[in-house]
Amino acid sequence: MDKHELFRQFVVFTAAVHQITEELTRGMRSEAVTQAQYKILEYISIKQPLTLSEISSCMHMSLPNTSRELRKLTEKGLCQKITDPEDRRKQLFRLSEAGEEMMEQAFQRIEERFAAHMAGIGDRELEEIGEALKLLQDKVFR
Amino acid sequence: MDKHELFRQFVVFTAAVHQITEELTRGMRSEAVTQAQYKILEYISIKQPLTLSEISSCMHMSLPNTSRELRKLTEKGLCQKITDPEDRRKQLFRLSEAGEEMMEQAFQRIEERFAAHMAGIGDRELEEIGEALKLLQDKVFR
DNA sequence: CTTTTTAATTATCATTAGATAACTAAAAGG
DNA sequence: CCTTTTAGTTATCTAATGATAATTAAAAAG
Repeated sequence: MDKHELFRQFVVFTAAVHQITEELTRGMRSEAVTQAQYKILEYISIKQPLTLSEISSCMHMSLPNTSRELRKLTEKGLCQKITDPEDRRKQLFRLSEAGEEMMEQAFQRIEERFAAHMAGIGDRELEEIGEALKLLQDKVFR
Repeated sequence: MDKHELFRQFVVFTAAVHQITEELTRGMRSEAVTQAQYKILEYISIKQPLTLSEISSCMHMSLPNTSRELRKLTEKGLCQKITDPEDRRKQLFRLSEAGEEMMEQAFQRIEERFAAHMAGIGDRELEEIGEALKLLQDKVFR
């Protein structure tokens, strides 16, 4: 197993990961939000609150465009904007209650699909899968 | 390790995979093609030739839009269209020589980044990584 | 205190991508 | 043959995304 061979395997693997996550998440996004907006919600939901600059830089989206999308999400009642009391230039964003609820529901439905996808996998195998995920996370996808 | 716990781990893992592949491929796409067009080229390059319908269905893109993008790629000299002699309704697409060259270069530069990312990983670990990729590919990302 | 820098907003424009209707041509079915 | 189905094309419209310039307000630096 040289690095070149591993790269080939890596390419096939990542393609498969994209494919499966695409299948698991297809159509999950409510019609109320666009793809880009959903990605932002997903990102915020993991680590809240975040400043506009942080969201912009992590999502690789320009500050003006990020501001626009967050404004739309706030108008839709899915996000809340709070001015940082420490530095009043900074605007912190977090999910609103409606936003939390929406993301939780989406997540739950994705988990159901995941469970269906993993049906018939035994305990021993689940253990092995967990180990493999951990290994790759540590050594490759870090 | 129950299924719920595994799902949480799965979510974190797939997010990391997306992040890393995004970093490895960022800016690789020539300015001559859009994101969607690059995805099509990437897909064709793996399995050629493909009919328009096949590309459309695999990329989850409507037939008219797929036709438009393939026309643009053909106009740019990156693809070739061949009418299937068995069934003259079908249009087969493959990369042109210029297309092959472009994708090969992109791939090579991605591999360089990958090598840099994996620098300092020993042979024993490479072996383990290969095993883990294989396991996950078989049991999860299939 | 004035100047500079940082964080975000607003406005505007161009490009990309998605959706739909109408159409053409070849193949398949009867 | 004639009709229906399949495969793809063309045209058109809308919405989403990306890029840039100009502006505002607060904080930091001098």
